[in-house]
Amino acid sequence: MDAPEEAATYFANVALPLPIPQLFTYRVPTEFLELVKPGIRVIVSFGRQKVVTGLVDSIHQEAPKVYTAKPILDVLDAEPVVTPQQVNMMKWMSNYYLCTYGEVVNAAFPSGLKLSSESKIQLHPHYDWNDTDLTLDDKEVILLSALEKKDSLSYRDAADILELKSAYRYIKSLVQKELVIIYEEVKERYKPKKVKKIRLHGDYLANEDLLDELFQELEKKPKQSDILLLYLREVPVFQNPELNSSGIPKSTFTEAGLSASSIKTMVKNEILIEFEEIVSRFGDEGPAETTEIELSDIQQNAQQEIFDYFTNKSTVLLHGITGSGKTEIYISLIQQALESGQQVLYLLPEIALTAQIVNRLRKVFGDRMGVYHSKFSDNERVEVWYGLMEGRFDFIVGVRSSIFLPFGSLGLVIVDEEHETSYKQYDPAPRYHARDVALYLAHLHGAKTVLGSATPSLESYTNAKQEKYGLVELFQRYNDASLPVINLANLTEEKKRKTSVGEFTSVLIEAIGQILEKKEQAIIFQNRRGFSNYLTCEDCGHIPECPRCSVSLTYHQYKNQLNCHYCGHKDAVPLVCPACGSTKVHTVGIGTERIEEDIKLLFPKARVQRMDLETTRAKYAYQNIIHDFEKGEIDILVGTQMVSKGLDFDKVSLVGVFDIDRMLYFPDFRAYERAFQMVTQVSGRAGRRDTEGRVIIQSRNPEQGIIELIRTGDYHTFYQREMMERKKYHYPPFTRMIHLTLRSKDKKLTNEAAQRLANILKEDMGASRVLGPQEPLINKIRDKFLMDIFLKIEKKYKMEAVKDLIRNAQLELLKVKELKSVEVVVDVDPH
DNA sequence: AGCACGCCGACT
DNA sequence: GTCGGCGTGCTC
Repeated sequence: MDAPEEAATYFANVALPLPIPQLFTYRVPTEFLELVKPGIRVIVSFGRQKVVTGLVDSIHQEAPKVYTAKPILDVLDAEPVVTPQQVNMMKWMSNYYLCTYGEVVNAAFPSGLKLSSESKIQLHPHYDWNDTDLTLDDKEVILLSALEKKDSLSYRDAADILELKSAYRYIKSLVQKELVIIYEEVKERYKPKKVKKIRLHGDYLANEDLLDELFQELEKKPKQSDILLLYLREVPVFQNPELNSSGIPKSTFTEAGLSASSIKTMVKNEILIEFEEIVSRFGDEGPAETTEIELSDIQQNAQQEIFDYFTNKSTVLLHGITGSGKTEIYISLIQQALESGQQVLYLLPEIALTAQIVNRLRKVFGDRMGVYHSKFSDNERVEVWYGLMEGRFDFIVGVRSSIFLPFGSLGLVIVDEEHETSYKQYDPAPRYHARDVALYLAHLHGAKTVLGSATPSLESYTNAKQEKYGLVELFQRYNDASLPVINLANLTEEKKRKTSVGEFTSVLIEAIGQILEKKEQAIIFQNRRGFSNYLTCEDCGHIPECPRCSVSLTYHQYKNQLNCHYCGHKDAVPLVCPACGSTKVHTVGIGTERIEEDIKLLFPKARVQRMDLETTRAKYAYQNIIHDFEKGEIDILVGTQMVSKGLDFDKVSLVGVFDIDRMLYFPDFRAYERAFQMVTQVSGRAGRRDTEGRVIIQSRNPEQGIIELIRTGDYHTFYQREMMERKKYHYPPFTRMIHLTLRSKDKKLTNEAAQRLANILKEDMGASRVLGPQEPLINKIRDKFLMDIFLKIEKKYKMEAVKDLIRNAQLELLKVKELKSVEVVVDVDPH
């Protein structure tokens, strides 16, 4: 028996990967005392049934006063799986982005490192169908017979079988009648990759005569002797007996057409031994091929400037136009950081992380480089995580979420395309910006950061101008490749003169015709997927809308469907107008799918390929399209912003920006900035080395000042102009913004809660800093009504104080009973 | 988040 | 009555 006054009882504060603000206290059983340390994962029971993985935060001896702590059920690690810097960063994030620590932990761990259970039901051990004299409900009978066929059912399965939203009622009844039991099934976690291997039985190694005998024996069994011969050819055990222990993969035999069953027989007869070996999923990368990286004089100078800045600044903004050779500078910087024994993180936006860049880096850095990407499986991600921890990797190339990896001694962070909006996570929490977190991460490690872009965000450029960052600018294209010529095409004018065909100006059509003749390639950029925007009825003006969101449905021709891009709702395309029955239903607006189609009609011989979310869903689809384009098997690539990032093709001599107006009239204060960045980015695809590039921008109203600025691509003028606007309207970078969204199923309650929250905040921080509440353009998503509040806070105002005010205001709102069902979503530094 | 409970309206 | 939906509270 335990004598509490003798042996002290220890408790662990554990973070659970759930959106719950506090840590939870569990008792550390004596047998785990040695093992439980901060940073170790443990298994605990949580709530009625659930079993979850938690992360130990701290150990102490204060017994909780108002409840009895549950014990830790199991310990998963011998060594911490997170570094102290990581914990620091995650806590900073939950504070900065106003979310729970659990939400950060949840986002940080690849799911292979988390495990959680699901409640399932199975038949009671003493269940006997015939023995039941209980009266059973129809639905109970259905569940029982389903369980007789299938061992177990999840709650969801059960509900689906009964065609109900919840089967809990019946499950509970069956449990009471002792016919089924509820148990917790723990979901599979990380699995090491294993390879089946074959080696020769040890007896034959010691004695060559034995082998001769064996061959004689096998004379009548040609299949088996073939196998043996193949093995001896692959592994010359008599010249070098040590080779036998590592054997060869079983697949070597099957690939050579030898039968698996014969191998099995030989294993049974103790001629061969079958065994398993754990192998890395990144086995065959090999070492670096080239180490020398040649920098031009200009690049060399830029690098020197960066170094000079690093003596007294920790961050440098590298502003270099597309094709100015930033990548070589990065590579050189990375090499030097690695040589000094430090780790390096190279962040790229999701869409830019293409095989092209990875291959290039792989050649220089070989298998010390780990890649972290959303299209990698969980198992692969776990291996990158462990690989970094164990030192197999010291260089990580990855997307947004790679800031969460367990760096221990980071020396350099590179944020490429730092202006990219895909660095900002919007849903779910934590709503973080990877560039900004990376800067904090670098600060924690005392590491240096390079932010790179051809079109820096106004925020970063301002920081550089104010000398918070060093600023290095490159305005010359590498290898003296010429800059593309940018022309505007006036669609309104052409429509009037009837020289356009549909939405294609004659300027664009002629240009496409020319490149096809010259056997060059073109990229047509349209930032809208689908076939057209929406359907409309000519007679009554009806536009099919999503039943759950306040948006019109997008028409997709390929699937012949109407889709909601917000909730995924799908509808059939109506043949007649659902409102008035008219047959004059037609499409309005134009998406990538439609452009693809139209080009095929205009140029029947052209090989056209579309690249957008839909055509690149599969793991290698993106790479395949790029590959085909590189090989010249595609003449025209039509795509969304995907086509604008990081692709270098030698034969692209034309880039068409199909509809710039769509980007400019977007109701967002960053619309111009984005349009400028996007056009500059996509223009950079035109013209490399020997080909002269041309860019055509189609607009209905090309006389606007902003379009002329975009045409000239003059960043500095653009920056000045845009900054004036931002200053005038108190937008970032002059202020910091926080976006609050309130949402609930009840429109009136949402409005009321928003009003109250805004009032509290106005009182606390002054009405001028609080905008709204206002109804957003899209005021309903997934049947929930939305209200917006924006906070604009001057830089001098303490953000900590603002965040306290928001937290308090939220608590204040929760005190009002009838408004409790209204959710408040907080987005710090929205994008 | 996800599980359990309890309340309320619809319908045989 | 009882069945199905849904909102609410709680989790060491």
